Amino acid sequence: MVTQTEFISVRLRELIMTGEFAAGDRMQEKALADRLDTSRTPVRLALTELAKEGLLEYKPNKGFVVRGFSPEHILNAIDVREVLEGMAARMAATIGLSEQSQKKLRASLLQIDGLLAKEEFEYADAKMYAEINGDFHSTIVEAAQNEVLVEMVEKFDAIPLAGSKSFALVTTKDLAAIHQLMERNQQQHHWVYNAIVDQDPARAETIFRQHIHEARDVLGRVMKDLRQSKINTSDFPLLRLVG
Amino acid sequence: MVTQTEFISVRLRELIMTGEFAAGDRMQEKALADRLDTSRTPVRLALTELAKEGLLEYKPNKGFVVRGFSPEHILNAIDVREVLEGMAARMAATIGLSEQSQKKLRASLLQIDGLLAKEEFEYADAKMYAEINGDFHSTIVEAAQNEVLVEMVEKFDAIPLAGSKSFALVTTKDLAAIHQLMERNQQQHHWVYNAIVDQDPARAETIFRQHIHEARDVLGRVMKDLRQSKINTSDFPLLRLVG
DNA sequence: AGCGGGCCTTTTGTATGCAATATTGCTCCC
DNA sequence: GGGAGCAATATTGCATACAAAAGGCCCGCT
Repeated sequence: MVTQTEFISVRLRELIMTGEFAAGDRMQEKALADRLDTSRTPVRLALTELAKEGLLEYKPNKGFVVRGFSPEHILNAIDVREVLEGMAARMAATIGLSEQSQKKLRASLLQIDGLLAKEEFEYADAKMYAEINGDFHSTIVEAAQNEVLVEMVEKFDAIPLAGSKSFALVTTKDLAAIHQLMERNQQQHHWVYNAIVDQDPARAETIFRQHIHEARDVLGRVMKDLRQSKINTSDFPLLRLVG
Repeated sequence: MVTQTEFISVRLRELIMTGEFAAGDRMQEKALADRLDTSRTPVRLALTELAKEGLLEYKPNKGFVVRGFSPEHILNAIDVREVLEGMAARMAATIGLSEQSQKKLRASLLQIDGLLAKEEFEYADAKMYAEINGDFHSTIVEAAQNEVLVEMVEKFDAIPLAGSKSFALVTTKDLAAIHQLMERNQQQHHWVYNAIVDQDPARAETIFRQHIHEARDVLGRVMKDLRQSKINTSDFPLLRLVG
């Protein structure tokens, strides 16, 4: 172990991002310290970090509260992500891919092709898809060779459902629908990969933006269902942060 | 005053952003606590915040160190800002300006017109220009009505020279050159304002991107001079964070 | 019953002591 | 003279005590 504070910070982030707490819940220092078997000092430092990340709100003399993310906020975030990742794809295509990036992207493509080709597509596969999807997107962003861009895009991971790791995880339990969505997405992954390898910046940007835009639309529909109480948040605890 | 920690946080940010400390300097808790007449606890909390903002680096068991920003990093940041503010201008033109935003923008335009028309253009006027310039840009970003976009753009203020408030402050002491640059910039301000009012998204985006791109180029030349030691950092203390 | 004021409890904000880790400077050896 | 090893010192990490503020509760008043 390195320091208590770092550990607590990770632990609390996990607890929040898995929906252990709902939007608006107070994060009381003493209670958390007891629960995580430490003292208030590292808890307070960790809470300060999480607040800066945007996961919590802080009011002087009142403490920290779990932040709620409105559907509009999440969709706004994805609009911004579309622009930034579009830029990344364009830059990556302009610069050209390093051998290593190319390998990583091809590996992600192959893994997802494999998942989608499986006889029995399971919920665990959908989760795996989301993870590999995140890798694919991150690799493209890194290929743009702009550290600031990388940092900015990473901030979306602190907004529930806004990052590229969250894809499709909460849409439905209808595996066939999820599978179909992923087919379409994977097609776009291949296209953007080809555009980047061909060093066609305009096409790479257009495809990647469209790719993210479609995901945004899907999520928009999901959140509409959520508003109409068609989704049970005990099935998808993360949604407790939306409201 | 509300809390000690908030006050210390603001105070430390000021000290760093005015170049009181140079890149690589250690921020020792005890020393800072003594200097700011408080204890280590609020100092540590404030340092944690500043590290999250990207102004400091933290190493476990070693503490906080003032971050250095390479010229490449700063230029990368402005590349990203160009894309984001371009998006803002486009969205603002798409949505249309509220009465209030329109008023604010016109006020900024008038103020800068006034500054530039002065008989004797002084260094203080250049500083004033930078401030109003920042207002103008902020207003456009807010007019896009995307909270996430606003938050992201604000993060550039934590990177020296990368935000819209920093413009032209450190290029030179040649007032005539600064004045000429500002004339050009102000022209673009008028153009982008007209494009937004005309609800011409494509033109608004193009102009605003070009506007920021030119500022980037100017800054690139400044930092080249800095590398060649043509600029004295005691004239421009902020540059001590570049390295 | 509803409202307001003051006391008591709970929680946050700050200071400080102690333990653990890093840094400095010294000595001794080569 | 230079470097390895070790002791002394300084600094960070954590726990805790106390102060200050917020929140709740009870009681009395209208």
